[in-house]
Amino acid sequence: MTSVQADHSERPVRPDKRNLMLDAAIHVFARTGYHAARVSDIACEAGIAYGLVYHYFTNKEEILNSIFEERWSGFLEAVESIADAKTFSRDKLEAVAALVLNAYRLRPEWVKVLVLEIQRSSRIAEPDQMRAVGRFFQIVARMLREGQEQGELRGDIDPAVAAYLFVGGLDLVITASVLEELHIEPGTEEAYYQKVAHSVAEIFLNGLAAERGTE
Amino acid sequence: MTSVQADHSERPVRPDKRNLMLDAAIHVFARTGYHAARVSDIACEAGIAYGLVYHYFTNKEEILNSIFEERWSGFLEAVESIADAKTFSRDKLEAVAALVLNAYRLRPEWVKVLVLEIQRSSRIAEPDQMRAVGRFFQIVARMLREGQEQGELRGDIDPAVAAYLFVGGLDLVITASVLEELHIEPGTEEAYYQKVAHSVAEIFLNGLAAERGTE
Amino acid sequence: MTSVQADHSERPVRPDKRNLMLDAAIHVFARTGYHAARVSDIACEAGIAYGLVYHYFTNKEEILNSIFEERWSGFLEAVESIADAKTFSRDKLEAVAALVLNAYRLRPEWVKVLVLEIQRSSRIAEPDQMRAVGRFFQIVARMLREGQEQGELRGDIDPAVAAYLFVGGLDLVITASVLEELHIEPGTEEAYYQKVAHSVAEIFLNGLAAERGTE
Amino acid sequence: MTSVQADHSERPVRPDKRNLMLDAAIHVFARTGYHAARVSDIACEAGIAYGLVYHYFTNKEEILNSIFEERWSGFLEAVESIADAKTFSRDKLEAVAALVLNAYRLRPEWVKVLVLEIQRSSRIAEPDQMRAVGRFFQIVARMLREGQEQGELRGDIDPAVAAYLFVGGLDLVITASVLEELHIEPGTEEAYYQKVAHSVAEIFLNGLAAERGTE
DNA sequence: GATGAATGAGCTTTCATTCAT
DNA sequence: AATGAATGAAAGCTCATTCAT
Repeated sequence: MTSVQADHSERPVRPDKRNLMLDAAIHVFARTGYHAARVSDIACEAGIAYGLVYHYFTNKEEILNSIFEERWSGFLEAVESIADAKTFSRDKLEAVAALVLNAYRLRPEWVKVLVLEIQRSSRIAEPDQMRAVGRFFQIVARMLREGQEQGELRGDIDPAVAAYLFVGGLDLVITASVLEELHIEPGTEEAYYQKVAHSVAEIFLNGLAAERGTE
Repeated sequence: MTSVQADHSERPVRPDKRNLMLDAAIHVFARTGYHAARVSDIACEAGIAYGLVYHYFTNKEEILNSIFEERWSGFLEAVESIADAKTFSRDKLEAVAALVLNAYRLRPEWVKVLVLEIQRSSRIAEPDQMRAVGRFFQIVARMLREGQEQGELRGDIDPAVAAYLFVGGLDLVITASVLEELHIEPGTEEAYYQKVAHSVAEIFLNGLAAERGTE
Repeated sequence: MTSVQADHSERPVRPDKRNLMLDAAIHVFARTGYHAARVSDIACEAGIAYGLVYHYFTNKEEILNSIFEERWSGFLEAVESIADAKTFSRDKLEAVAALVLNAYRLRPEWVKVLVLEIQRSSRIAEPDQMRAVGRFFQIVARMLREGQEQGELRGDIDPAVAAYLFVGGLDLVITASVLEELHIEPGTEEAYYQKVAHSVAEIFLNGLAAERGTE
Repeated sequence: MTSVQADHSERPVRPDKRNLMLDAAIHVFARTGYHAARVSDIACEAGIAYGLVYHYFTNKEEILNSIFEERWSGFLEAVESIADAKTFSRDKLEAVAALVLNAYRLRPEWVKVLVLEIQRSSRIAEPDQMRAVGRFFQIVARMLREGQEQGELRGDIDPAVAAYLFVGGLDLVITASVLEELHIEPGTEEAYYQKVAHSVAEIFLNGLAAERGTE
């Protein structure tokens, strides 16, 4: 999902300082939130002097933007490749749901920041990361529109609204996980999220209604 | 949507400074976000002296808590009365969706704060307002579970997950509105949100799949 | 030592509000110190609205000044009557020491404020209460000078210096009591202070040297 | 009088900002008192940005504590070496009196703060500086007790009480100087204080009584 | 007299950012 | 590149004092 540049120094492989700081920032933002996070916290987490932060980023805000841009991009590519695949819409929906939920399972910090700081940061500096987040919506919306065009999905629903519903629904399921509102048996996360991904796709495809044939 | 103190209307019953400040805080929080909002901004917006804020609230955080507690409760009651009604689950779902979307249409500032500051504040001071927000989930989850028990909704989906999906989906639709990602023709908001509410209920009930009978 | 004007209202004898507040202020200043004491604390202790304070005093500082002037005066008169008595200097010294120590025993709060706020307040608003405190020194100094003139006390010591030594010594003995550095058996305070008064007079009269005759 | 960091003298060893601030704080506290002193005053006096204060001290109170701890210790050592000397008690008493009075003459600001803020601060954060101030008493008390044991001082006086008297007496003589109640001819301070030190020792040793042999 | 809501200057403290080394 | 001392704007909060009732 992301590229960690191996650097070429003499001692043990060491991701370059910039990425070190980005990862540190993710941890800190995830722990305390963007606003409460101090630049010195990030530097401390990264094990560097905090003055050095300003060699790599012009200010604190740019750190957040960089997280969105650089960490989000790998994820977006994965979503796009799902959307472009030659499979049924239902499989695509389930795959995207699974991708999102697994991303959380594997990199909870990243997703915490992405999820919990999205709206907030969208006010801080919309253009940059909203472009990134917005692209996720757009991909999903396009995926749904294509499903409609191919006759797999009903055409009487605005794909934009459906996309927001889908993404928002996933978002809140993850938020609930982040906030530990959903009580998941430790060790069973993978199976749990797979089942949830299936449920999500199922709901979005076939709905909650009990008997669809006769309704 | 909500109870609101029967105020400002009949007589110039002093709209009681506390509520004045709460409303001012809602505006300011909606405009700049909780963290970026200065106490002086709130005082200024309310047209009162800065120090007076601290006669009514012990600190800035308590203002946010009070907003959640006092403005959220009327909404919750409305949701509960929908959940308790003797109608079909699909009507309830549509009614809740319409309630939420209309709340936004009528009191966008309130909902902005509720929506945009929920996760953030959930980290600031969980117990109080998460209790309020959490109750919304619980009502919806209960509503869905009862739908399952009555055979109206399929029983193979975890109602908690479905509730998060539903609430989260609505949340993001509103967020999109708030952030003006959905471009709504001015003057047509009411009709638009009604249609969206219908779409939401439709998706959650019958899904996006094109031909359900033959699937 | 002080005048409590009985007022003429219909209900139970009630010291007039002014004295009520002065006493309340003494308690609060003794407990928290002048600077840390809030006007509202004093009002609260007196059981009145804090706005009322400003009907009786122009500001917080005047409260302190009034305490010094009004509570200190009775004490000064007592000191003066000792100084003017037709007894030996040594008896006068012991009597003053006993007066001071007993004042503390009987009205520790008053003395706490007088003692602990003297220097501090002397910087706040010298003229008023330094006049009062200064008068104490002056009386003692005069008393010592008269002792010298009558040949009871040695003439080679500056009476002003001796007066400061005497008053300062008493001051610190009381301070030590206030701060509970001297551990006095409860119930024995009266006897203890009497003994201390005697010691003080003894030291000032005859000194600490073991054998004076042969020195 | 005191150790003081061997500073400012030989080379321009950077007088280390911390001590710069401590000295500035002493001046400001001496001028306006601890409570009235603003952190910005201290920073201004030290010629630094006030934010820097918080790099070296966690808050204003810690500055005062540090003054007591770091500036007081040299003085205490000097007192202790006097107490431990193999001389007569009367010489020790006079030496301590001279030390205290000279300390004031040479470093009036230090002593002003020590003297004028002692009681006040003892309520702010007792443990730390009271330990320091208390040690002064204890040394004097021990000195007097040893004098009693060696038969140089009379044994019928509680050494603790005598120590308080002695220290308190000196304290007030200095306070009087600080407050300029004793009018000392400029240029004659050294002689003056030497004479006062002698008087103090004389009073404490032999008392004020005129004819001791026949009394 | 009596109340306490209202005012706002002023304080301590924080922390993003700069800069000399 | 790297450090962390230095800066100072800005914020939250306190509380003496005023004032309408």
